[in-house]
Amino acid sequence: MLCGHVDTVDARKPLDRPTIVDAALGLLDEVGLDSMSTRRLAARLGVKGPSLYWHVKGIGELHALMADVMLANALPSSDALGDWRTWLADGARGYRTAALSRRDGARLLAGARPTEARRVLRFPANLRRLEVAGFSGDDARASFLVLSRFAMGWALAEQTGHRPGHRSDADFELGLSAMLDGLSLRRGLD
Amino acid sequence: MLCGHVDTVDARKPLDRPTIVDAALGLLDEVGLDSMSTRRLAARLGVKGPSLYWHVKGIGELHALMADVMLANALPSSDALGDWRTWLADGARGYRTAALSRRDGARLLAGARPTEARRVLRFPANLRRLEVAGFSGDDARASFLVLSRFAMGWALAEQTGHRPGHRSDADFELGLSAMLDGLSLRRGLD
DNA sequence: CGATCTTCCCTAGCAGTGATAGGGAAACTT
DNA sequence: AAGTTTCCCTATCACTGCTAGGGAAGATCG
Repeated sequence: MLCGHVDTVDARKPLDRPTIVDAALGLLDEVGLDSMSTRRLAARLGVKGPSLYWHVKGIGELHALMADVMLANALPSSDALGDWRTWLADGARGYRTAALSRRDGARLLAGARPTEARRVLRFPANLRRLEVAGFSGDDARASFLVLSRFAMGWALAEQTGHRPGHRSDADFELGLSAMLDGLSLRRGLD
Repeated sequence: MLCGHVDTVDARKPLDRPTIVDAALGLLDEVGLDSMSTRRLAARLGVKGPSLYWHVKGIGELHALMADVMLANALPSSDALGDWRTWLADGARGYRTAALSRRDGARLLAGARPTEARRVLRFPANLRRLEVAGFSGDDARASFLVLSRFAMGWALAEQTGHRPGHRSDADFELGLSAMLDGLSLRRGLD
């Protein structure tokens, strides 16, 4: 009876995907994308490596889930207030800030294979919002691609390049407004 | 004397960096970036893995050298003919076609750390070319960044996404001309 | 109750990665 | 002839994503 207490069974709940993805994003910020391995992530969850494969198909799916979480709520909904210009601009800003919100986030977003949830073009309401503003269907679709890819390319260079980049925000906004100026010239064309 | 001939000694020249980089680009096209390992590259060069490390510091430097070769001659020189618009547009097209010229080329260009040879902004002639066209110094610098990052982001999404992408060329050109239209509005501002 | 079935984590191991240490043969230099 | 530099080798390390297969809990059912 020297050891009267029972070993407090850890009574740990089983893992689920949300907590895994959450821990993965925390680990990403700590060690960076290249050093984020399944084993390290498992260790942070108090678990042994291969257990993750019960919850997640592989590291590709994990990256996709992380990208989904990063992008969630970063993009304005198709019925947000404001004119088409600020709506598109907020979308581009959302992409950029989502990418910059985590260490190596841009590389993650660029590399993760797109989930259905992330294919903005699937939602016709988005296109229609631009069409009622005077864009042709092709121009509307292209405008989405142009802005999102500009934002991603910007964030990626910003985060990859090791230079401090003094005027990054201002330069991004300059490019963004230039882009929108150019697009607004096309309303009604084609 | 049955075998009268000497074993033709292979008399192989020692490797050098250009042939290594060349073989690496060929291997990249064959197996893709994720499957391009130092050992595979060495095997293709008739050599055993660690020998590459005598010529190249590591896989990071190798990637940087590959990126340099891909970008060489892809960008117009600062004294090319034509007005600033087509000159900037050709620069952006050069980035894109350079990235698309190899399998996973966009990911490579995006990930490889920039060499001194690749820092276009280092060449004041490039900036001056835009300044004589009416851009302020800040606008000229930002225009470079905007266009190059747009092109890289475009190529990356184009090459990463698995969708065929019907109108990719047309959409890129649309974004490019919109961008340039918007930039041309800024000439003389600031 | 007991038997089965599902859930969830484990150990062991595979094939492959980038990278280093140190050896050795050839070739050039003195 | 002796020494030095060049260039590739073997052996190995720590690590990666991932799979096979085992086993202990808990839920479910007869």
